[in-house]
Amino acid sequence: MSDDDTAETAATSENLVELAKRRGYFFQSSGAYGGVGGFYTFGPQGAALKGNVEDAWRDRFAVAEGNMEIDAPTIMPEPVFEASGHLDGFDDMLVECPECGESHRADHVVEDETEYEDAEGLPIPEVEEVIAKYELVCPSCGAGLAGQAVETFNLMFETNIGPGDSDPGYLRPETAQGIFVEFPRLKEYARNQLPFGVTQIGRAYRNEISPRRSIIRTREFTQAELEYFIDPETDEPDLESVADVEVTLYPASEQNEEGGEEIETTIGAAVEDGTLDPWIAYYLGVAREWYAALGVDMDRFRYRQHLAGERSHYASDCWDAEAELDGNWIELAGFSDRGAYDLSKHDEYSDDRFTIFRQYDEPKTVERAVVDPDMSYLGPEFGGAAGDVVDELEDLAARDRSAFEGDSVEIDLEGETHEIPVEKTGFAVEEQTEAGEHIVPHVIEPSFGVDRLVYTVLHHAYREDEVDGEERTYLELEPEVAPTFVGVFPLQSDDALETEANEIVDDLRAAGLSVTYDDSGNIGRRYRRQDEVGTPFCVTVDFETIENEATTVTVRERDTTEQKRLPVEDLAETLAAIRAGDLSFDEL
RNA sequence: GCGCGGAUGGUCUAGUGGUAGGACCUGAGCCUUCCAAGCUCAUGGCCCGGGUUCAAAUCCCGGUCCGCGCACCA
Repeated sequence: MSDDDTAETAATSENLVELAKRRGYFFQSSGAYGGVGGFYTFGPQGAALKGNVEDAWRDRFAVAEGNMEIDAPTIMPEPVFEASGHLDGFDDMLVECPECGESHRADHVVEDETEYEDAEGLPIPEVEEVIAKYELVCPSCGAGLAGQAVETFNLMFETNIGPGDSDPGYLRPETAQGIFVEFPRLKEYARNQLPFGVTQIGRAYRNEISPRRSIIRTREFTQAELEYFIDPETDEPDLESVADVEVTLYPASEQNEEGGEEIETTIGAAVEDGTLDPWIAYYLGVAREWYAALGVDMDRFRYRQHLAGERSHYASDCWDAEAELDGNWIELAGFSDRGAYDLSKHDEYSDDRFTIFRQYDEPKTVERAVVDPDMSYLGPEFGGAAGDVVDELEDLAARDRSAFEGDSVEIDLEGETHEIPVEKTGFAVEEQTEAGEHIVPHVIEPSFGVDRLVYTVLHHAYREDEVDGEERTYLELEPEVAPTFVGVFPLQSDDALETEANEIVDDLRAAGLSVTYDDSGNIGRRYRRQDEVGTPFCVTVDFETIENEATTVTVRERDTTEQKRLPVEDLAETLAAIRAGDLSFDEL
């Protein structure tokens, strides 16, 4: 966004939140019942802005990239989250200090002070015992923690699917799992060809201990996520298209360094010198251009690499997009290399295959030890365990074919050793032709927080200036995201002016523009009203409009308050072109 | 969850142990030929629950919510 000579970027959280409440961007939910922490409602302006941001994201990350968009449920059954690792990860153990009142992660306290390495896996009573036995103390004040209750805190919202409580489900903590869990079907839609991408825009839920800073950290929020599935050995991103994009990077190495600094560079150069992984680099480049077009101030924007201890359980590398608000950096998006983690886990835990068949350039011939057991022998011999015996024989053949060299082969079954005549196993070494192999794709994940972006766009757009000696507050929103694109006013109370203005409203709406009509109070008040919600243009019908044959109206531009007279005839067309970015007000 | 500070019309705020006042906004009207002007009128409020008291929006206790710090953010 360009700096204006007169306008100040004067936003603070306080005056932005006040404006948001007063003008209908967002406000706390359920206020009539005292309010509830961490839940916000987007009002008429906010819902429109958010919708425009989502549309812009969809255009860029789904449509323009040729990716598929899906819409999965927000509730999924427990096994999904057992597989994803969230069920283990969400049970944080907290212990509170009796002296200073601070809460600490009980498992961390134990791990730091004892030889236990994975305290998170221990049952609660055992953790309490360990704390008592080792006489562990509060890391903050040193008071003894023995005897203090260890409590779990549940970061996923739990619910029951159907009547009773036999079938637990959870509200998804990220939209991503809705994509991963449907991978076997999605790969069919992609005709089993890598790479392909799947996007989803939707709600996610985390029962945060402490929601903060209005819509920055809530318990229900909207994510826009892309899961891009690649073959890590063969697929490469289109780096050329983003090589020249300038970015501010804050790599882990600089953060660890005393006096480490952010680096100004280009995507191409950062890949060249090894700072960025090519796939993450590609999306950092695309996203930086996209954020700039939406009105995020690029002087207050950077990409920061996660430190090793900061990464999620699934990520091998992660960069965050961050925006500065009130002197704090907040996370707008995360760009993770999730590797094969998610698909491998679902492959393991579910009945379906989460793999893609990669065909070799040339079919390979391999020698393979196989078994073809004689079931008429194994059946009577082992009864119901015969199936397990077969599995064991197959495993054994694959890992140690020498075991079959004698007259009989030994297998272990539930701790007991059994001898089976080799002739009954059907053991053979065969030559097989393999056309390819099943691989687990790797996942590159750009994950955007929509609510935080809406907040940032508003914050970075907030301006105060003076017009004719009067103070003015306005939002310098990009036309693409502004909730209302144009306001239409009759200059003053007058039937003829109002009739003409209403006709113009109809024309503009027919052209697909978001229009508001206002005939109350004097004209200046109406301009200011639209300025404050960020409406880019206002059209005013005056007496010149209705007195002349070639009817014209004034069109006022929000940021400069400059006005131009334009014919009514092609007003809709002209404004639609501006909205689409094909024309600018200066060119009129 | 802990600590500190808050909570008065839609918004911002004044206020006192005797049940509330302003400003802006909003609506109606007058005026008005382009930037929150002026005049008249109107709508609308003490976060919730207990306690003390003749009387609580005010004092006390508990809760909810907000802000900040700690912790948490998979």
